[in-house]
Amino acid sequence: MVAITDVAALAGVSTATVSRYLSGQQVRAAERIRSAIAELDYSPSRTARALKSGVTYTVAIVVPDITNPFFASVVKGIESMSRQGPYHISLYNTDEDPDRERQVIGTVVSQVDGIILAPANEQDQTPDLVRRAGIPLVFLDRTLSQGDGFDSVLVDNEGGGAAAAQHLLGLGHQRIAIIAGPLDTTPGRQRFAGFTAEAERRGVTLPDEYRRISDFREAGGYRETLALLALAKPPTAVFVSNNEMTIGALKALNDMSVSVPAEISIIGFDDLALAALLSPPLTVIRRDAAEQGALAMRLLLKRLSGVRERPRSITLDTELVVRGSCAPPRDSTATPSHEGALRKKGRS
Amino acid sequence: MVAITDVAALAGVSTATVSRYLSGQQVRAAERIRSAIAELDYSPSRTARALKSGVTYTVAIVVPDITNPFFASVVKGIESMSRQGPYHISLYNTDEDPDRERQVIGTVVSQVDGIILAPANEQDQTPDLVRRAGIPLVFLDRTLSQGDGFDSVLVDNEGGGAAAAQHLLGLGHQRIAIIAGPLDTTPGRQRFAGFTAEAERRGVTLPDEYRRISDFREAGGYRETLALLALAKPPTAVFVSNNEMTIGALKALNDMSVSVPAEISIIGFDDLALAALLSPPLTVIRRDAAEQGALAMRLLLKRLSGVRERPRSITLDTELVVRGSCAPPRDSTATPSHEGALRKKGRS
DNA sequence: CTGAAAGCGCTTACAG
DNA sequence: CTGAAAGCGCTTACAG
Repeated sequence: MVAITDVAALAGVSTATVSRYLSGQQVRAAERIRSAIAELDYSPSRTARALKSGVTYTVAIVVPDITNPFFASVVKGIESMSRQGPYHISLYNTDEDPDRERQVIGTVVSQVDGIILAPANEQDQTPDLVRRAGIPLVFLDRTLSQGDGFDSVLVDNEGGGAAAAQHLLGLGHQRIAIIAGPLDTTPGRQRFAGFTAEAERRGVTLPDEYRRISDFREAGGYRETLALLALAKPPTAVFVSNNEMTIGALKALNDMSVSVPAEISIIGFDDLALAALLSPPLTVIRRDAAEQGALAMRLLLKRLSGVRERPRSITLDTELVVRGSCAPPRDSTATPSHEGALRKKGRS
Repeated sequence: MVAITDVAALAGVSTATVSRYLSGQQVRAAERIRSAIAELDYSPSRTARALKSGVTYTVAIVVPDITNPFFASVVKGIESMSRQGPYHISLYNTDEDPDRERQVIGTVVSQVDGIILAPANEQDQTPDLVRRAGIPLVFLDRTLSQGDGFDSVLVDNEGGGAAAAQHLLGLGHQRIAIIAGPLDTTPGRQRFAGFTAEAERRGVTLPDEYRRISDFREAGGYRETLALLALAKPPTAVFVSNNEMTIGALKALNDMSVSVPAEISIIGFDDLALAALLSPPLTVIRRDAAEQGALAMRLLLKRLSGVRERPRSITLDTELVVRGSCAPPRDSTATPSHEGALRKKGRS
């Protein structure tokens, strides 16, 4: 390994001067140093720098589930933005487990310059650890009840939930249900709130059995959909509040031979690669995951560059993508608004 | 930050003794050191260790596209296996770009203990860099022409390609096409070879216009499918050799209102979350991505623990998952084998 | 602008 | 088994 002493020797200066050159200061022997570095193919040791100055040039990304396409896209966005700076990315997958998360944050907090975190739930005590360590943290997609003092990049979950409710109510549905994520997560809570509040505003109160609180996982979506179908009065439409649960819900409907949208309408949160190819194509609330990741990284880079402004919270918009999985309820006597007519039937 | 000197002082021993205790050696003051560590909540600085002994406890994962669900699952498998050891994961996304890959490997090679790499193509010169650095590397899913001397975890691509050909030929298809990945990647080359060789063996030679070499991306699959459909004599069945291209192919068939499997049969490589919910459900060649990642990490951990055996290459099996997207050709006069009858129609 | 020197937190021969 | 000491590759006051 070639070290700074080698460069200094070749250039005929002290290591201090080489170090200064490296940090962009004016030095007399700049040209000699430059060529020495080139000749030796020298690159400074990140480790030594880290030990001396506490800067590790590493950023930790902590997500609940990397196989969820949303988080995969988020990570891609973060990774591509990270090339703007000298930072490397350490990836941690918590499997939605708060214990694992605490453990990760605990070990990572002294070994990275910053953290991007999508916490497993809102009760986590991680901010204390991070605050004590004095490094910047950006919340991604999810915050904590005590998350004040940190940047965050969220999504207008309430707006998305409300848009889903509006769409279904606009088609004439009265018996609308929600399969929500855990209410102790930001998106679980907010999508639930947005959906039910909008329904309420339009005079529809969801009965308790139409409010299914699940776990953001495929199996949960499957289970809750079966439960809804087993009701004496099943809903005529359902909003499933994340992609994994939507897959489970679709499988349940498929297994029970319930036809969509004739017997039940379904709208998901987060788009899926094949959503447009399903029969019928799946109507969803969409947002830009890669952009969300890139923005989080940008906020973090700004903090890392030393900016000391007050914490910022960015909220991205959602978008209703009307495809074919929602239609007026079969036994509807109400006149559906025009909105529901925007359907495109898919085949493959 | 609490350092080893603090622990030594509190325990009344030298830092050398604490260091020995930490590395599992017998020391007299073990109990005093243990409680000092507990009281101070001490954890050794990875950075200082790295500088002193060259061990970084970091492993680099370099993949072409983290948003490809295959690689997302691979990374999950690696991550969960990494908890077996003290290693952290640095993630790099190359976007299938050999230049970016070379750059990543170049900077990473002196800063990590080992590398898991899925190279962008087989001509890469990265092994030289890595060999010079003397750190272990495990090829994942893809190797290099000059990849000798390194461990690898691959998949029986030829077997998978052959199984696809067998399935289609067994149904009575003669006009079978392939949309392959780049022939300078391991899976691109091997799936192509396995498919065409098996067809050949059964007396079917693919004409040039049925051999479409593409790029493993959705747009490529879309484009090549359109090209196949535009032929004077389009194929009656097509094998699409990765998941992203399969999505593109399905979109093209959908857009052109070509009905599957009546007008054309399609079989993909790699399963998709919604594959079983399509109409018809998609027949695919499947393999276990998370397992592949976990195995790669296990091989790497073994090398990192100092094992010096000769390089190992593990090849995982593939599995034909028959769903509903393949059927005998419409104008077939041949008697299809029983194989093609295993169909299950899906709805949603 | 420059160099000598100290020091970041560890590990490891070396001598006892 | 143990401690004093050197050193990993840098950065940064300090003095010139």
